[in-house]
Amino acid sequence: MAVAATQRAPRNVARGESSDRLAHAHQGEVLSAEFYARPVLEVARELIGCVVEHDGCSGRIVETEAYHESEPACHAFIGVTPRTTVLFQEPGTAYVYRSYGIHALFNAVCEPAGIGAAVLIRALEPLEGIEHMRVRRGVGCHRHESPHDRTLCSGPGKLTQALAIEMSENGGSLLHGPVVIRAEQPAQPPRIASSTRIGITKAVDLKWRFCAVDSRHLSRPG
DNA sequence: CATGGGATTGACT
DNA sequence: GTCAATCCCATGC
Repeated sequence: MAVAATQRAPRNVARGESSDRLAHAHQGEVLSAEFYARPVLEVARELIGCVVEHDGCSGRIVETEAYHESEPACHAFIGVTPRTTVLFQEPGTAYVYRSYGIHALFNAVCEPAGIGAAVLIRALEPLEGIEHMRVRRGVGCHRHESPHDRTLCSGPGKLTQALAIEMSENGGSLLHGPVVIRAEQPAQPPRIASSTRIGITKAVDLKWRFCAVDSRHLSRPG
């Protein structure tokens, strides 16, 4: 269980750690606007272990990345445009955008309204609705067999396909759904590591990716 | 209005 | 390891 949490130093917070894990959320509750309204690195780290639900399917978050308007890998870096306006809206808003013309990528808008920041959800451990996920992911994707559970949601484009999260969710509320994220920590808190973000060409050295290192459902080893 | 780049994935060599 | 698929939107002419 948690040990000596009271001795954690403030410098950990600057690295995205928290001295008061999930202080703003109770077990099983939908995460609040206050949870998302904090520094994006804190939120990205604390979302590890929480559960995304949509359309009868759910999965535990095992991998995230933080994006902030102050660094050029973030879409909000260029300022407010028709595309990026959602990133500056209320904390707890869903930002969904299309990547490579094919995949919908799901983010949770963070920090107070007016600051462009979001956490990209990169991988889930499937929990509920697994058969439904297999249907959505399997047809037309694998020639010989349905995807193993391990690969159902092991990437940002895979998990949106598995949970049927689409562009129409962009700008929607994660507080009221249909997509929600709950604070449902497992009995054993995950061991979390930070590393560099995947698939970007700017600000490549920031270690703003967070993984449950012991998970078997990551997009890549943490 | 034309162009180009991307927070990716799956199939194939 | 390579590569095509293919949508949205920012930018520039």
